[in-house]
Amino acid sequence: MPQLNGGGGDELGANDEMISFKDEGEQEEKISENVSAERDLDDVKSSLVNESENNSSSSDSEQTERRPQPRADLESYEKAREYFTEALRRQQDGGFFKSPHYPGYPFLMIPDLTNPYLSNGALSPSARTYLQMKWPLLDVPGTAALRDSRSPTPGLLSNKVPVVQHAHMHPLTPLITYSSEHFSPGTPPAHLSPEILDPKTGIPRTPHPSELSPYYPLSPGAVGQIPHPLGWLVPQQGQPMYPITAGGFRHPYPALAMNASMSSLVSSRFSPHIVPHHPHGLHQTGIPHPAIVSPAIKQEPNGEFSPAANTKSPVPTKKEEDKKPHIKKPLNAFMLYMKEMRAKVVAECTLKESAAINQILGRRWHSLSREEQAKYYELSRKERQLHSQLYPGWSARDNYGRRKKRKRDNKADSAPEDFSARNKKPCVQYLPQEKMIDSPASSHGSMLDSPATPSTALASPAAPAPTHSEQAQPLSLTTKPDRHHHFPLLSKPSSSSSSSSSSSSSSSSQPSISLPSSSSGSQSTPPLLSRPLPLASLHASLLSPPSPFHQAALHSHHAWFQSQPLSLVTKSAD
DNA sequence: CCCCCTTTGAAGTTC
DNA sequence: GAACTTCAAAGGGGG
Repeated sequence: MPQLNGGGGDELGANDEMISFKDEGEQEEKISENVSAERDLDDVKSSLVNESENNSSSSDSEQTERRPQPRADLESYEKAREYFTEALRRQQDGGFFKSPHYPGYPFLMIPDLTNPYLSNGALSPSARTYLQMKWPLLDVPGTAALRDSRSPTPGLLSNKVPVVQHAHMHPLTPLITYSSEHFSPGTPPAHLSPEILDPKTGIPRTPHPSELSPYYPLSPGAVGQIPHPLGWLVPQQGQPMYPITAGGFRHPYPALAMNASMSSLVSSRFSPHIVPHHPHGLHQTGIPHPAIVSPAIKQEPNGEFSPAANTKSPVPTKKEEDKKPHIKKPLNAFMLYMKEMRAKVVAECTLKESAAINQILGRRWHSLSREEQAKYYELSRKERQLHSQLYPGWSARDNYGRRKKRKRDNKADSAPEDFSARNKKPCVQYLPQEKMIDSPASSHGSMLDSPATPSTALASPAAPAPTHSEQAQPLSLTTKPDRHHHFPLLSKPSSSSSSSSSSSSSSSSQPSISLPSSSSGSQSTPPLLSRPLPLASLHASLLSPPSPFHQAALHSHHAWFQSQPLSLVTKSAD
């Protein structure tokens, strides 16, 4: 796939990916079946999943070019994420289906509002880029500007917000998306628009230089050009959907800085602490970024983050630490999925504990079809790309130590897992033990479909094909004990496993499946290997028959999907 | 108030 | 290069 690899070619990926969605039609069938799998969780929950996924976008268009400059605006990234998330939720809530297609990917770009990654809010053009990358789908042609975004035009720039609003967002994009509710899609804000709207998408974009990569239309630079997003964001309605963080706007356009409403959003959405303006740390604007971790974080001694970019002095003092924005890691595919789906799961179940919910989400994740997962992998890949572009010097290592280390080792020793199951909440009934697996047949085409199948593999390049394997997840929330058993360890013992590993294995058997590679090489390969594959998913699917509910949902979903023009995932390959 | 828990994945570190 | 460790999100639970 496209990945970053060399830069250039990302595009490829894009295409591929997109394609896949097309299949969705087919998927329907599959899906339905898939659905069954989910059932386990509860029937209910499952339905949602599909939707969201469908949405996912990935269009791919990412640009390959990576330009390093951006560091400045980190914020946007996170914000964007959140936006997406919210958007999803909203969509889900409300008209999820309503929106029809992706066609242009309406993404809005969120202004830098939040840069997800950065803690502080600066807005960066790049952020936009980032977003776009994330959601490549955006068609905005004009992207190009990215790089220099900084040079914003004064007027336009605003930064950020490119919001492109579109009525429809890309499914995946949800992240970004705004819900239609909040804004009407169609209407572009007058004020915003000075720029040009993309005919296709309707998204405002700047005139793009040819330079810009198609993929990321909104490049940072472009961003600047874009009319002020906020307008969009902040609908008259008052609620700002998107938290724009002030941070987002860099000084250059202070004026834009979020207005109260926006900020409120932000704050609400984002963690509170973030909000506070930082005296020093934050952007000049002082706008806090949601993502930003405030200084509070315990930091480590050195924290410099992006070395490259930052000017910060090498030795960070505490103060500096504070200042330094904590650039968060880009979210991986699963995390993206979690963000999207968490709300649904929570709504469906009574469980509130994140740990329990996450278990459910983990299961669902496994039950997703390959294509679906591929979407997320693709998104995450793009995020990583963006992130790297935005923060060229950043390394995951920069964040090490911020958090206290947890010591999980114990677990292992201590007890063998208590079956007591810590918590279990209601939702979880499902969990039957499934055992089974996987067969691709599982019906849904979930990932599993065919591991071997070339097409599948291709399908999601990004995706990990692996899923198949997963064997075992116990799924049972309640009983977590299994976990170890099932997955003894595969490679990632990590946290939990530490000791557990001992148990290893039992079942696991297949530690890694090797799919033929789905890896496609590229990029992001999915993980297949090291961890056990998610057989669980398979199990799940097998286990439960699809509930009517699901199916219904699926159908609608599918239908919707079919109608949609777009294609997300790559599957094309075939 | 802060860490734990829990999930998967990516990236880092260690051996 | 395999194995292991951290962190990413999230939010109730518990110390």
